[in-house]
Amino acid sequence: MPAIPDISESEWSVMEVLWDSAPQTASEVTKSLRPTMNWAENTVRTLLTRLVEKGALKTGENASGTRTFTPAVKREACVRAESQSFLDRVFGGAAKPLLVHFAQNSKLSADEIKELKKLLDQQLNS
Amino acid sequence: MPAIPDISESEWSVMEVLWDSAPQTASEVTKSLRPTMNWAENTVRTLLTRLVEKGALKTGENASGTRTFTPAVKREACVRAESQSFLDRVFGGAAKPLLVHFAQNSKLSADEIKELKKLLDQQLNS
DNA sequence: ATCTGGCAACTACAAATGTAGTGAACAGGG
DNA sequence: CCCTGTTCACTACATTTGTAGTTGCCAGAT
Repeated sequence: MPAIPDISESEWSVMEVLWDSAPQTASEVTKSLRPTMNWAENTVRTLLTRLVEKGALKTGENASGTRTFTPAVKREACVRAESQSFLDRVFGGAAKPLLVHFAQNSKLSADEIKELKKLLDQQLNS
Repeated sequence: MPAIPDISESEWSVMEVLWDSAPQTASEVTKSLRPTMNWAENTVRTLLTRLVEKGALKTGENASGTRTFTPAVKREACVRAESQSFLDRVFGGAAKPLLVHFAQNSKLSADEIKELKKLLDQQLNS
């Protein structure tokens, strides 16, 4: 596995689009982002280029010869990396306080709570 | 309340020291950090100054007239802000997937799991 | 009165980030 | 065949962050 590159906040939005559907050309990505981030196409292109340099994306070509972008790292792996760094930074690496924090500060539905409890039970018996 | 300022990773270490015990002078903070981060005193001073500019710290004076630093924002509030931004960025604002992620990827002790379950139960009846 | 060590205030400077603009090149419409 | 819009590859530039160095000043030790 390639080491997970550091992905900045803006870059993360770009990755999301591509994790959602790939490959896409620069202008497709721009269009996908348009509703949320109102970025100039060149801004998106810059982010794409940087992500390629970082090894987070690889490029290809579509039928009409236009360059396309595809994630080179799995979303799950990036989430794990980001999560770990967040856990360390803000909660000193202790997962329980983090879980307590989010369990308390989020309005979870009864169903979600049940699912989480079930998940915790599985952890117990393993 | 002052809006919570953006606190970078290095700055966060400094804040931790002061949340832990305040007020402290610049050299005291440096000493407290010495074991973990091996920063030059000037580095710490720069971070302190930036944190004051950002409104995260306020200054005072100790008995001998040396400048001291004290948090101007509560740790809890900063944790909340950071957590929210992390939640939005990495989990698209959805708390459940985040909780699932950390519940699965952390090695929690049986006790911790029980505590969490209890906490979730309380959420259910409220 | 002088030297010295600590503290404060500035200044430095490269890398990363956010956010584009410019110019060249190519391809399809007229 | 030429203009025009799309794509690409560079360049731009202010901020933020990480990590100090430099200099001036003051108070206490000699």
